[in-house]
Amino acid sequence: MTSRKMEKYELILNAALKVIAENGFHGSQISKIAKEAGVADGTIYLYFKNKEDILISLFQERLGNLVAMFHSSVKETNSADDALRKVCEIHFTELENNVNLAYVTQIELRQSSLELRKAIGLVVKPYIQLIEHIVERGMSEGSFRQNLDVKLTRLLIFGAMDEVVTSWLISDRKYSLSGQVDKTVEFFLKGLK
Amino acid sequence: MTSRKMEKYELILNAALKVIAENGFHGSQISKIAKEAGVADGTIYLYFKNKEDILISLFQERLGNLVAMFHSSVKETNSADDALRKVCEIHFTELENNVNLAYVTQIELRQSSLELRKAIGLVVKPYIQLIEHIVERGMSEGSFRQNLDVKLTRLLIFGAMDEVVTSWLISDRKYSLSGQVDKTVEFFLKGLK
Amino acid sequence: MTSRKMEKYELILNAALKVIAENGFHGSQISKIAKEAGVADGTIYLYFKNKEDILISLFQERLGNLVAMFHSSVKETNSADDALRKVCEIHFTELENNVNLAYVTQIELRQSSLELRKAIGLVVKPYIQLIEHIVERGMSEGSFRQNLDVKLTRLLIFGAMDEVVTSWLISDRKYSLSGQVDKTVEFFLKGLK
Amino acid sequence: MTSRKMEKYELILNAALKVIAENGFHGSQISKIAKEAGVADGTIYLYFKNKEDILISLFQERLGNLVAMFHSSVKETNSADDALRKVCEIHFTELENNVNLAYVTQIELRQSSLELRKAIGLVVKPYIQLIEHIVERGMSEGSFRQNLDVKLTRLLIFGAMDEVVTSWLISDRKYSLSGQVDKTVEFFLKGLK
DNA sequence: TATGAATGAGACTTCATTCAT
DNA sequence: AATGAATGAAGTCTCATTCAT
Repeated sequence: MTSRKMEKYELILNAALKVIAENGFHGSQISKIAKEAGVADGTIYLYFKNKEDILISLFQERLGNLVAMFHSSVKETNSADDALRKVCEIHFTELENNVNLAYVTQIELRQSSLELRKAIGLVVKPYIQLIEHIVERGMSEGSFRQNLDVKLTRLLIFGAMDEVVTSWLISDRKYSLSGQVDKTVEFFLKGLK
Repeated sequence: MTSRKMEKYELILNAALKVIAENGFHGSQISKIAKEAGVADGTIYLYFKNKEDILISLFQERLGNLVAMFHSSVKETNSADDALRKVCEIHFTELENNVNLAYVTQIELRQSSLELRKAIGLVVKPYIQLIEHIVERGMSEGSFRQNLDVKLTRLLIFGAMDEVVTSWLISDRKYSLSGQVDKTVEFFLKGLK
Repeated sequence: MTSRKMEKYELILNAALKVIAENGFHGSQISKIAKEAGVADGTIYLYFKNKEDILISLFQERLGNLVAMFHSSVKETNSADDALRKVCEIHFTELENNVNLAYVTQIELRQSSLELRKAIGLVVKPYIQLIEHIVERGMSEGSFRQNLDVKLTRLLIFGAMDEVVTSWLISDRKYSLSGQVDKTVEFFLKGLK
Repeated sequence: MTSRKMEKYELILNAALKVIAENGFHGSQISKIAKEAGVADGTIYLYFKNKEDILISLFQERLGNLVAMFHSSVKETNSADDALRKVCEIHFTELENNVNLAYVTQIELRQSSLELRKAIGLVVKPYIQLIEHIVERGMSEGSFRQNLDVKLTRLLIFGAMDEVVTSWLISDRKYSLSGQVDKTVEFFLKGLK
């Protein structure tokens, strides 16, 4: 894609994020996204195959960035404990700082078609694998229990964090999400040892 | 409601469960549910206000039963440890034995309108509160840490279990869900102590 | 019909009049009329062929009475002038005293099917013919112009009165309808002479 | 609206007029109107908010024109007598020349929802006011009686003409409507003097 | 005579996508 | 590359009427 193409591509994704956050998944028609982006309806289809493609791309672009951030941050940690804390910290902090993104990914995009949710799964998978690697790292470092089931444990950790974020959003963010990191990580680490 | 009325009411709910499990949320038209139930389309509306009402009722009836089962089982336990184990056991076992219900509640009904998801929230809330009570019980019994944040902890536990079920479904149930109880509870109990 | 049959027949017609007056033509379902009458939906069909038949019967019974009243009153008049005044007086007074009937016949039943409106026409026709006879009587008595077109004139007179009633209803009956008799008749009589 | 937009707007209104005249109000589905107009069903909704909006627009466009015609014609008259004659002449002649319009407005659209009838009232009101002004003009010119009730009189005149048109339509237009002008106006003028 | 649960046809409207300009 | 007018499929719900009891 040329730089010019990229610009409009990003323009549309930003518009989609805003429109979905403001109107909900079912209230977000292509025409609304086009209007917000300042382009014609038809133009959308020069950059995206169909509506679903916009949503998948939104997920991939925005959460893909997040996953990359997770990876580079984890690399700089000295222990599995630190790594897990770092992951939880980024997870909560980033979503707290990007409420629209949090809202769209946690609440709105979950009410989409099987197709889309499969694509979402592909984006989330590397993140879950990252958590898995941390668990393995902890086990090989000797800081985590040796009898952990890594496949199960990664789900417990991811599911727990995911629910905390969703609950925070539904509660209208009356409290600090990043303020939950310490207690969450403490629960995980004790569970892992 | 008379017994006769109840019969047809249940008939329709059962049909809805089957149809949604087989066709997905978006592929489940009223006409399909009516056909499966062996009644006319209009008959549905003698028992349910609208389509959404069927789904809400499905959730309330079926998961409401589950929550009742949780409550009575928890009462018979001797410790918070036992109670938590019991909850996880029922959660995993019941959904493993009711795959259609699991599939519909974990996967299909989540892609529904805000209205429906609010109603779902009302059904899930008592369950989350039950978990909260167990955490409090453990703290007052002295078997759990005193520095637990009960509101956060209940989310961590519920979210973790919820994710395990969803993941099991998406993996096409290649392994035993109830087989995850011991390791899951071990993770929780260590985290709680 | 037996007397017992008549009772329920009248019961249903009264209920229909009330329900239509309160809920409008489109808001008056058979079930509502049945409820108001205190009978089962199906019972309605023992006394009336279908919904339209209720409305037609309502018109025939209630306005038929009115037309009979017109006839007997007109017989007792001494001149065409008196007869016309009597007709207008009854027309306005009776509808003023039966607002529900006025409302249903002037406003609600006009938004019905062609079939029903034809039946209504049959009920109204004798009334229009009565007016026609009065015009003829006036011409033969020598009190009305000899160049009157009786077919046209009867329409002018009926249409004018009909509009006054409808307008009075739409204005929420802020003024007296019977108070319009004198001025209305004066307009007619001058027009006829 | 651009000229191109106007074209299709008119196209749909014309189609609606024809379809309603041929099939009656209740037999006029959107799909039928779209087919007659040679557009897709959905296209209708680019030009009209909903089905009712088509009917209201039909009334406003077509009868609005008529009212404008009344106004400009009345301005050119020399006396209230002439003005009233002109109004009746246009009323009868125009509807005689636009049978579809007459049929739809006199017969079909009267069986519509309260909403629509309110909108119709708004279109008819200026016409009734025009008649009122003529009555006032005649009184101030000294050619009409001084004891006329203008509010009542305008209704008598409008109602009378309205009934003549409706009756003419129901009689299957076996006679000339415009042929009734002279006798109708004579009746009015005598009644007014 | 009476009931009322069950029936099932029927239509408006939305909105993702296309394509002529 | 961009437009935006046009498309047309698809599904929920109502309610007059029936009929087994």
